[in-house]
Amino acid sequence: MTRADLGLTATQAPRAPVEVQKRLSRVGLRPTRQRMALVEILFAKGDRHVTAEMLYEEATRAQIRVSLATVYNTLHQFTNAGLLRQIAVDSSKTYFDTNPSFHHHFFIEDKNALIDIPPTNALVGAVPAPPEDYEIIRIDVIVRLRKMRR
Amino acid sequence: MTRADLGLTATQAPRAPVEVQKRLSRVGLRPTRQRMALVEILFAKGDRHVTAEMLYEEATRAQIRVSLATVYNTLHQFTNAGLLRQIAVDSSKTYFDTNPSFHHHFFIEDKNALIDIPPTNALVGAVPAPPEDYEIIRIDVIVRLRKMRR
DNA sequence: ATTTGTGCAAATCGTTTGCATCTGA
DNA sequence: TCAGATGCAAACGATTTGCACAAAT
Repeated sequence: MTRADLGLTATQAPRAPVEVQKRLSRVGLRPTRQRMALVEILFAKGDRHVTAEMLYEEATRAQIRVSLATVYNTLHQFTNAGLLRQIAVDSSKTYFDTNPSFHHHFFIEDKNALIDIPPTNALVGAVPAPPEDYEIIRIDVIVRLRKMRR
Repeated sequence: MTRADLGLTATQAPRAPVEVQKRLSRVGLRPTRQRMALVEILFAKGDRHVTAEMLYEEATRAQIRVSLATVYNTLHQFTNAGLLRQIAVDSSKTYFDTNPSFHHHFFIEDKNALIDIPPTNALVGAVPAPPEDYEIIRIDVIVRLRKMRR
């Protein structure tokens, strides 16, 4: 299941509610009130990097009645459906990227902020051969940053 | 504070207890019974990737009386001293690498195992310019692997 | 003697789970 | 109707913390 299957390109947000509804059904997820609302929030304003807590608070602020447990469920379902990508920056919070296509990240340590690195920057060079009988699922690159002290 | 400051090269294990003792003092850590023992375990058999729990169990098995809290403390102190490097693979356990020099990792997802990628493999190509006023602390690369289904 | 480290248990925090209730097809 | 989704609270697991006691300088 890929994002393309949903008829979405990397930076394209779903349009009318009816469209969102169809797309959710297509990946086998019922277009419930909560899921529709979360899709709107996640994909309305371009690429984002959110935690469950962030999304939950944003939904709540937007008058959407949804539980934190459902936010967690939904984030994982969307990830499995290829709509989101999970990013491991440290061992505390888990971040979800609304752009699941191949690209890497800057991580600003003192602000806990993730920034996309444009895929034009050919960061990854020669990929080493994996051990026998193993195949590469994904390559994660995180460039950790610190504010320059001058 | 670097590993070199301690008189250790990447793959060199500390030798006699007296040596270990001096090295700990040099980085401002008192050579206590627990810390000495943990140094022995960590650096005795080449490069390793351990979690706090793993190190705690190994120490316990080796008849070393140490608490889990002290293992956590020690791992962080050693990391700050440049003896270890922290690796973020997912949002559950934190791994510590006994080789803090520049290199990357394979991560076998279904076994939760980390493997060093030899630094000879020039994985990282062009590094993108960080945003204004930020400098690069470190670049983490994790190549995620799955057992090949044939 | 003073500072620093250790151990234990309790506290924290992100995340998951069990289960009763609700909702969409 | 009824499988699937949601919400709540409890459970969980890794990590941290507070504090009394012990050990190192």
